[in-house]
Amino acid sequence: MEENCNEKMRRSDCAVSMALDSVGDRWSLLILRDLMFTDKRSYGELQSSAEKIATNILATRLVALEKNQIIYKTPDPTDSRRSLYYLTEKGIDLLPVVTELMHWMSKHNPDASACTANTTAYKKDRVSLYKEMTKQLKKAHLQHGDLVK
Amino acid sequence: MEENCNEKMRRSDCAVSMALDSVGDRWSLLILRDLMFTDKRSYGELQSSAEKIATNILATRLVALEKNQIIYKTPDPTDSRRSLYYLTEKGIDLLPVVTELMHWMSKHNPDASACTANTTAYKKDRVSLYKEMTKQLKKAHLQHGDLVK
DNA sequence: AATTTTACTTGCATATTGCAAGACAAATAT
DNA sequence: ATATTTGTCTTGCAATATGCAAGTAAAATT
Repeated sequence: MEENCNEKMRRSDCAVSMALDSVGDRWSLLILRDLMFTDKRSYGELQSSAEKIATNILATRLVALEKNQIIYKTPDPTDSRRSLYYLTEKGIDLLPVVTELMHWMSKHNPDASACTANTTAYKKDRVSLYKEMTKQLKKAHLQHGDLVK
Repeated sequence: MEENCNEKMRRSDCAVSMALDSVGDRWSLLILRDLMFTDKRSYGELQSSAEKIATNILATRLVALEKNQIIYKTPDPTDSRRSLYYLTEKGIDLLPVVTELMHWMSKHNPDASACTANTTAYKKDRVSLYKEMTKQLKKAHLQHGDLVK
């Protein structure tokens, strides 16, 4: 009904601030982490992650991420109850942000579990790592033709 | 009084999740942005940024960031009412995260205003840019001897 | 036809954020 | 010396966001 109150106000024109308006909440980057580093694609799979996101929050975050064109959704061809969520190119471009967060925590807290496979490559040449992983993500996520540019 | 309820629960051991437990709120990374890219160091200066952070939120975020050893505070030697906030090495290490957020938004929304000086250097060789900026930040922030290791 | 699975929605409790005002010590002005 | 201003926060309360439990509805499975 009240369809016009959903506009989230932009706090400033600063790029960092605007980025955080899109993904600077408690959950969005965790959803993106799963789409980047696991093969979880459906609602139920995303809900099953270790952090136990509440179902209503997952729903609202997915809508917001889709609205911001960071992810898109398509019906699962093998089960029409399901939707599958994929990263757009814009979403894939957040890979360095998620990766830098991971390595920051990994460096400063030994308890943190990170993708150890990446750690070596990251330390050696992170830009090459990003390029390679981006290539892989594009294979996995951008196969839906005209849905994404 | 109730001093023991302040523990924020860790949602999981995932490095990304733990990083977001520290800086994944609506404001922390904006405060860090100011400490990284401007010479704002006092409470009042940080409050004066474009996003107009509420004074109580600024206070609680500064306490949390200090507790997590991302920033530290010292009394201003020229005005004993003032405290000055500085980045620790751990805080400086978040530079790539903030920078990647900035360039991501900058790439995907032309309205976003970014440090244009950095954009060129970033595109050319971001790792060198990080190294150089880290060096500069250490000059500006780690001059307080034994306060930080 | 009945049951189960999947993707949500709804209602309500709790936590976080936002806004305005106030407190208090130190600096400055008179 | 006294009064005013400045700077760093606190406090109270409203608005929003999150967390939890239960419920709905359609498609798949039995």
